[in-house]
Amino acid sequence: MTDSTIRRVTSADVAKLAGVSRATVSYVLNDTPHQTISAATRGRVIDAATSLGYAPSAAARALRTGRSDVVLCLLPDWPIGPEVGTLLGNLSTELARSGMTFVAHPGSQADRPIADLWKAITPAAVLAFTDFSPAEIDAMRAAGVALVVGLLGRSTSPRRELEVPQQRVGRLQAEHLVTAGHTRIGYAYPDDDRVRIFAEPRLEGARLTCAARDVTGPAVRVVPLDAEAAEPAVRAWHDEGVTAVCAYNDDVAMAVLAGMRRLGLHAPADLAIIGVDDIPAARLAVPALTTVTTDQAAVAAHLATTVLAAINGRPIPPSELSGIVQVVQRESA
Amino acid sequence: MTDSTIRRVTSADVAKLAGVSRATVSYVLNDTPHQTISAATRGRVIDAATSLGYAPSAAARALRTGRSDVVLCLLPDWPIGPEVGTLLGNLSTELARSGMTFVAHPGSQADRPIADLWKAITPAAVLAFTDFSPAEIDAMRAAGVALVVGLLGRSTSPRRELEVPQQRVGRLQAEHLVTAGHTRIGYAYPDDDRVRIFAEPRLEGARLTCAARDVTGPAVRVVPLDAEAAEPAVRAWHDEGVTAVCAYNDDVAMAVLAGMRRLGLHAPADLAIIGVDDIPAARLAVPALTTVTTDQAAVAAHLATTVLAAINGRPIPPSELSGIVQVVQRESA
DNA sequence: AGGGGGAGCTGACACGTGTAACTTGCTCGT
DNA sequence: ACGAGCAAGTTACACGTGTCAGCTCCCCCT
Repeated sequence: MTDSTIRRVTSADVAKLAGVSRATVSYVLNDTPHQTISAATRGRVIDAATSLGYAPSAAARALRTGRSDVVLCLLPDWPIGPEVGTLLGNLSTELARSGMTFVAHPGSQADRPIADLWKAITPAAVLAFTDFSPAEIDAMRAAGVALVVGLLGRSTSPRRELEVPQQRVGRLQAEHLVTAGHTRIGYAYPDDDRVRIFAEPRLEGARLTCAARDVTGPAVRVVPLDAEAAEPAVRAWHDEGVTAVCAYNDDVAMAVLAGMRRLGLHAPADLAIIGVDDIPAARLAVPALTTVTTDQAAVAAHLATTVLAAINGRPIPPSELSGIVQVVQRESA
Repeated sequence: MTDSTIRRVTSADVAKLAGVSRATVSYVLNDTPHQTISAATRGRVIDAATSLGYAPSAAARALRTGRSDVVLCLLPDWPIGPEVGTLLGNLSTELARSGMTFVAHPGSQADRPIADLWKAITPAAVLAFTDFSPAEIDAMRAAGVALVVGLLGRSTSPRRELEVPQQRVGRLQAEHLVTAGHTRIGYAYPDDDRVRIFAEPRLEGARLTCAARDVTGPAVRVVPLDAEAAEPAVRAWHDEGVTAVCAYNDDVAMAVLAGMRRLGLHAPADLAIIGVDDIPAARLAVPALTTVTTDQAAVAAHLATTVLAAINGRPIPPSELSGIVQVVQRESA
């Protein structure tokens, strides 16, 4: 028995095996510029490293550099859907291409103060869906976080990179309905308070378009995800002459459809309805649901360049929004 | 201008302000056992730490301890739905209660070798939905990862903690249909290869129950998420006398419903159908979809205790499965 | 009276890495 | 012939923390 406890392979081990100094190993493996290493030595080091299965210690590297290559995303405390899921996936891929590592922390700032989080990881940047207090931002800056991006919310200090796209979603919904000739618009608001940060900018977008196109509305009503509970809202819209409704998302839109069915109403004849997200169920619904999709890959690419620019001290590029959000026309509107 | 570059607050700063040694600061802030610190000193240290806003460097701590308190979860490369989302959220909360920090890395092992991942973070444990190769596991162990848990997959070396629950899902679906009197069962398999790791154990569960209850089936057919494309599968089942179908999940189940509608068939009279997940659209469908839910909180609790036990060197407790998976009966079966 | 021992604290080292500063040959221009 | 200059490395320090060993009192027991 040589050694009961397994030991980490360090760069010193690699150095010893390759017959060079530890510094040389570091220079070789990091491709440090302005350092001249002979091809022979370089080869020996690389061979030694691979044969030992050497992986540098993230902790030591982060300690020395003062900066890790981790980008942390704080998720909101409601269960994320496939859309946010793909966004995160794309963002991860995009950042990986530049050597960054993307991780997400799910939910519940409540039960764990987020302070502990950038204490536990030392991220190069932090993205968050929710608001940050100025004090929190200062604390994170002091801890060495290069960039803090708020995606949505009330505060202005961190840029709200997702605010405008979300507004565009609402505008596009309303545009579509108004262009189809509707003059009284409704808005189906979600029953879950936790998604307010998404719902508010979308509603605001619809509101702006209604004002700009000079139609009445939007008449906002909360629509629970239940056929029976959705019925009163649908009846109220119908009674007050609303002929088309923007829904917060496809689930809410399908609740509106379910409520209509109970009342014997048909879409789009009696009431047109447009959702958001294009979930699989949307195209399977009766009638097939007209909806709005977001090009998550493009959004991810923009967020990635924003993060990378901030980390490298370059100016943050302006958002390129055209074409990111699009209507998928089916039958319901 | 005192200092252009902001400096980290270290424990040395706290020590200086409190008028004690750095070791004392460490002892106080970590509540180190078998160390006696006077109440007065303890107070001074804590005051100094809070007034300076001291947050220990995760990197340095991880370097020294050789172990971070981060639990890393490698997500599969398909967009995760709300169910997995809640599972992750619950797991995060559960682990946070014990001082662990949970983070998830979305998708695409392809574009980034996972090696880089536990190189970038130094997790105490790694959970993964996908398979690990033995070589990868060895490498991670060598890098100081205490526990490697494979949730699903073919390999046997890491425990597949989610395998059995997923099988139970399939069994429960089939049980429900058989108990309702059906004797020819079909299985609606997803069109997306990426979800195979979930689909296989569910199908296996259905298969086991069919064998045990001595009914013919399951007759497996791939059902795309499109009404027209789903039609042939439905017709084939109907022609061969299948009267009930287990679907991989609610989306696939709704595709089956859509296919039936095109053929003028009605559920459950002509063909009973049962889904999985209880997504919001399930209760809004016509007919309302019977489905199977998983108690994600219970699963998360079990995973959390498993992880904590392994980290602390305690034996891993057996899975407590009873009641974790349940049928939600509606109209479609 | 004397020393054993515990309370309360400090000094010093190790963790593994990146990198600035320094050394040693060797070539090459004049 | 002789230093300038460059290729090819090495030595040494710093990053911030946890913790072991040790140090100084002072109390208390016999």
